[in-house]
Amino acid sequence: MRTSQLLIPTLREDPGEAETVSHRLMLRAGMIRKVAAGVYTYLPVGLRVIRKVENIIREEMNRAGAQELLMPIASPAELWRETGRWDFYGKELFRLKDRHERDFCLGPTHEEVITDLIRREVRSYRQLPLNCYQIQTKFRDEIRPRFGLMRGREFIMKDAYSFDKDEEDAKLSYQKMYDAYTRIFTRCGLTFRAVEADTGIIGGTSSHEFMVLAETGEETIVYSDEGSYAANVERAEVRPPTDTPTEAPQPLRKVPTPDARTVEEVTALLKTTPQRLVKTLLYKAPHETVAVLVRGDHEANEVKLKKLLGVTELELAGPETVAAITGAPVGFAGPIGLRQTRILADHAVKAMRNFVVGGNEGGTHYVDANWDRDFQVAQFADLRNARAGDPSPCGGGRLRVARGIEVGHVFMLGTKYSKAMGATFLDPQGQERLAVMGCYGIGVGRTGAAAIEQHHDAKGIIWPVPIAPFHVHLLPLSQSAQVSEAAGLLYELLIRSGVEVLWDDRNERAGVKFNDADLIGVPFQVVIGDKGLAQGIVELKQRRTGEVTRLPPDKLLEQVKALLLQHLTVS
RNA sequence: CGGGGCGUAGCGCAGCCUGGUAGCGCACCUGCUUUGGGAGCAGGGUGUCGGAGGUUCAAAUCCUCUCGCCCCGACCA
Repeated sequence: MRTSQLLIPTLREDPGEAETVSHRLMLRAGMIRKVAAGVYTYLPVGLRVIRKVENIIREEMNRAGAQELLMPIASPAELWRETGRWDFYGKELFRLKDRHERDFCLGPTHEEVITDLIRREVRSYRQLPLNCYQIQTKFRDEIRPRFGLMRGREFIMKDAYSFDKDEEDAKLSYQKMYDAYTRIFTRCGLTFRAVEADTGIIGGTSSHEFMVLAETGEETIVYSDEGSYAANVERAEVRPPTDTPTEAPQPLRKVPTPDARTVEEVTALLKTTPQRLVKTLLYKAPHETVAVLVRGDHEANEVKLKKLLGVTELELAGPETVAAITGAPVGFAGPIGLRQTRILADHAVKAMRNFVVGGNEGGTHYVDANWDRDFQVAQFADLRNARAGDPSPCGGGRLRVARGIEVGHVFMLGTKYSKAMGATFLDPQGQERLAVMGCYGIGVGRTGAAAIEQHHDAKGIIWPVPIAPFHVHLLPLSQSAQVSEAAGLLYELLIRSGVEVLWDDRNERAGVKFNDADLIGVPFQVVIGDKGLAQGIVELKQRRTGEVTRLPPDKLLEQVKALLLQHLTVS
């Protein structure tokens, strides 16, 4: 395609709105433009990348035996009420009413819609297993959309849903998807890792997230430095400490700690360490407020707490609640003397003796506090985030921490949706059984953005060949007859062989073309200049390495085909 | 939802404090020259200063409300 006829509005300067590399480069390369917060238009170059990713996904899903269909964006509230998610999904669900005041939503995911279809159409075990997928625009009214395509309110997602006759078959379906995902992200040129994950609002029994490793990732993952264990920190299990306290209990003392609210302030004032302090966090769940005790240097894990409490909504108590329950301002809450509040404690607290806690009185803490003697803990549990250096739950090695971008998530759903919606079939004995489900998502735009996070330099994007918007960027450096003619001939030759070529036929200076080409990041640049032509050569430059091959025009096609073969071959 | 910030030409920004002619760079249009890493000269301003209301002789500037966007926080005890 010719640059002069394409809408590729590249930006010379960094747009003010963009912070992360991928967001900035997508805007600068003229791939996307914002329409509203978290809502974008895909311009031709951006769309080509989206389509490349989609096609890789499509090929691998089909290869894995899944079949494509397309569900509507809008769906009626009734379906969502059947599973309870109309209320459960909360503010993230985009809701609307039709002219008859009937409730609808814009699909954030499609378990309800697909399950409704399957319960109507599948009656016999002979029709299973079944795996249907779609590539469709999704809507989630995110608290805080950000980073361009990374976290949008409208985004393109591939979602697949498997239906099996039993758990055993469901596991096979799950494994097929897991393997397909591995192939997909490998083909997209990404460095990634599958990690154990929390199932969140989707629910189900277990799940894995596919994380692209990147500093800018919004997720924190931990992995064993020896074993194969890897998990999202939301889920990563922390083993209870094996050591038991040996210190002799000291008498409890109340000490004044004016203006010392934070762990840092209190430990500094009392000349102790965070390891000898216990934080008391008050959390508001729908029907109760609980106190959660964690060691001063640990972080509470709200996902684990939600699971323990069996709730989906949880928030840290505000100053009013803290004052009402503890009788003290924020910063002085403690477990001693707390009434009518269930006290939960992280395992680490069990191994502590003679620690510091808040005094439930402004400007006061207790020192040499001990559980059981000074206050009762209703339950000890794993309630903190794993962190670097913790022993790996798999038994071998210690944990390390990395940041990741969640590009895919596979779930074993079990019968959560089939049960709620009555998706049943008859087994060979004529018994009615619930379909066992799985669901599998990939963020298409996010995958493209993640690729940029991993593949760029100071000048711009460096596309992995399989998802590059074009294979070759043809750069004639002058408007001379020889150069124009050579460019035209090469263009025809290449596209006739199926090579995807972006031909910069603009009357721009060489520098402008080079800079735009580096910015857009097409993997192979073909430079045609008067000087080169005089010597009978054109240049083939690799965007990634900067390596330049000078060769006669009639050898170019062969060379390009060899390079493409090398980069596009599917193992 | 809380805190902070921003909204002035297509983009990036200055002007606002201390009210009085709306500016700079890039981009864009015309002409000439130029053409291997974001050209030079000459000419051209393309703007409801996010919106509404108010104060004032006079508002981009001060006040009130409102909308939009960005960042941080929601790990704090």
